[in-house]
Amino acid sequence: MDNTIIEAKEHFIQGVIRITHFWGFPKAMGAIFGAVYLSPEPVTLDELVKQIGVSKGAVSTNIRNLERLGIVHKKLILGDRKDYYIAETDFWKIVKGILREREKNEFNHAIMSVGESIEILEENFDNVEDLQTSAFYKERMLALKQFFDSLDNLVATLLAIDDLKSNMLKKIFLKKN
Amino acid sequence: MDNTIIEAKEHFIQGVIRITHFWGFPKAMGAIFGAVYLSPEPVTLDELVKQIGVSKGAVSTNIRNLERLGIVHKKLILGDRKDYYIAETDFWKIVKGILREREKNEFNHAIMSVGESIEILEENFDNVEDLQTSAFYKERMLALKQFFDSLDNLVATLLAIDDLKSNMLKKIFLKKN
DNA sequence: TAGTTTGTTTAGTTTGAACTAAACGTTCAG
DNA sequence: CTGAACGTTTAGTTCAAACTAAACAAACTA
Repeated sequence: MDNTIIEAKEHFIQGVIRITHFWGFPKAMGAIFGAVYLSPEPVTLDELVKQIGVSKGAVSTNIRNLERLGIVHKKLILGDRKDYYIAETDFWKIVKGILREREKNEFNHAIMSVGESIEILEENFDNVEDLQTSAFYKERMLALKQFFDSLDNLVATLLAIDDLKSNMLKKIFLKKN
Repeated sequence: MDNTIIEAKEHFIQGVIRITHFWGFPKAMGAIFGAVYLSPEPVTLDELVKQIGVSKGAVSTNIRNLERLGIVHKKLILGDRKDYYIAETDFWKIVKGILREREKNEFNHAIMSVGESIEILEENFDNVEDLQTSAFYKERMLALKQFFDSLDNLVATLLAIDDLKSNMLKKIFLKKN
């Protein structure tokens, strides 16, 4: 391959690695996505191992996570036991996928956790000596809970709008997205 | 203090720690914010050391970052050499602060990085042998750049709207936010 | 059936961020 | 000026997450 093309590719992938790392994802994950994204043809696991020089195990686990988030897609070819991967090119969809995942996991936990803290105060309301502090805590906790609920709503709305939009388009154009 | 209040506080702080950690911030940072947020009075550094049991150095560095992001505020009291801290209670403002920070740092770097990759391809356009691959790379890189630009715009708009709103409110109600 | 080719899992290692302990610099009081 | 009370910085340590190497499992081939 041309040196220019190789250089451009590597510089690009370095950039992707940096972003993904910054947002708390493993560096290898970024490298893998970069490589898949810049591949004109579907890529295999071993191809990725060769291209970016990390172990097979690392590619296996990372690409599984990428797929779970909808950032890459598996493409199976008949009569071929290899898994081929292609990149999702709709970045808003990628963002949506990540939001949905985080929503599902940590976000609800956070909301619950705050709710539980409030409950602890409420359940033992009678036994509390320091009423003023108790009231203050409850007020602050409720404020945070309210914020979480708003955020939750916001994200849910964004996801819903997007789904709705894509469903409408499907109906209108009779076309898969 | 009541056991109930202590329990509620600790449960709450555990929740905050988990969220902050999940979003890629140090755990101590979450604990510190939690403690400041649940304090009816401004808190000192040494008070935090005592309350959450991390070293003075850790509290010092973490609270500095919290302040930089606008998540807590320093409050100086006349004739007292201690620094007192209070929590920002407007969570949308907190989000705004974090967005602004990330915007400033990594986000622009990412946009630039992709731009540079495209430039590498364009500058050496004449020397490139594999025109098809070059064109494909350019297309994909441009697509990502476009997405980043949109995102950049979106964030900038959100920040601007919020500033505008708060300025308008200030003018209308002659009240500090 | 044994032997390949593939992806996954596991045990152990590496790495880097976040922490601790302690030295340090300032500022103030006496 | 000396010592105490602060917050900050630094050198070194800890720990969890991510990686490697290699064993493994599954699916096909001959």
